[in-house]
Amino acid sequence: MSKPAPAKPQAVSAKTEPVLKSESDRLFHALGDPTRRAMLDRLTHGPLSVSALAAPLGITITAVAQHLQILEECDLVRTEKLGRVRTCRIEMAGFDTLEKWIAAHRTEWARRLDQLGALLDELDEGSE
Amino acid sequence: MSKPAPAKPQAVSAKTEPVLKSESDRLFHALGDPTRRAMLDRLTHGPLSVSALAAPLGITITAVAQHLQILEECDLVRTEKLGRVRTCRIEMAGFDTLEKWIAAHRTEWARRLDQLGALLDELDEGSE
DNA sequence: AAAATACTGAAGTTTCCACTTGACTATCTC
DNA sequence: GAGATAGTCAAGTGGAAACTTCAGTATTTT
Repeated sequence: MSKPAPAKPQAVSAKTEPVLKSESDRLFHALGDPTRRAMLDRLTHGPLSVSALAAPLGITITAVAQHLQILEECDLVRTEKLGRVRTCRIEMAGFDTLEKWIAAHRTEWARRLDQLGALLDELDEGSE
Repeated sequence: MSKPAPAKPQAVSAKTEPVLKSESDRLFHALGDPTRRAMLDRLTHGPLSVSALAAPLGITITAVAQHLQILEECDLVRTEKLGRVRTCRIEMAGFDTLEKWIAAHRTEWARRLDQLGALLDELDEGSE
């Protein structure tokens, strides 16, 4: 039935080439980190400077700045530097993107699963 | 879904290690990997054995089995071993959890942002 | 019974990511 | 201008995660 395709370790190095990440890759990765989610959560209470954001997190300001870059790259946060202070505020755009991704996939997957379910039901009729 | 034919289901050897991460941590982490999302996508077309799942991915069967364990732990996939074949199928439960997380946070964040906006408006009126 | 199939488990390698340190720039306060 | 404040940059560390190899265990086939 199933083709005995040998799952031999084909040493095709798929990692050596420049891997350009998709938008969903970046989004899921960004939201996968608890620290970043905590940052987002605090920002919903109002804009904060980088150091104010860092204060309760127990990590260095540099680490927070790095997190911020990631959050900015997928439009979850917007920042703006005035004088020596960078002000960070939440941005719902990235969040909307995520919701759209999920809605789209959920629909498509549900459709496929329905088709599959119908097919299986037909087969079950005679076998049980 | 359809009823599983109870012939000789073997127990899934899932390590019952202390769960340190939150459910959303695991969910976002699981979905953050492109390989795992590809696996999920293929499973929407129907159940597959581990080796069938591995075939087009260009990685070893062992790696796929490891991914499967992660997907199982957040209820995105359910597997069942009959004889020597482990059959994997998608499970919408984890997906629903994710949607709920997003909906809840979206609402709460929007509420806070509204409050913030109102507060700023008040301050504007008082300081004319 | 022997060989092939379909995993499973343990242990090693490699690669990535969060986080740090320390030096540096820009800006505000005195 | 001197010194403090807010953030930035470059490089490095440690540990987790992805993936591998290889040896072992059931199960099915011949």
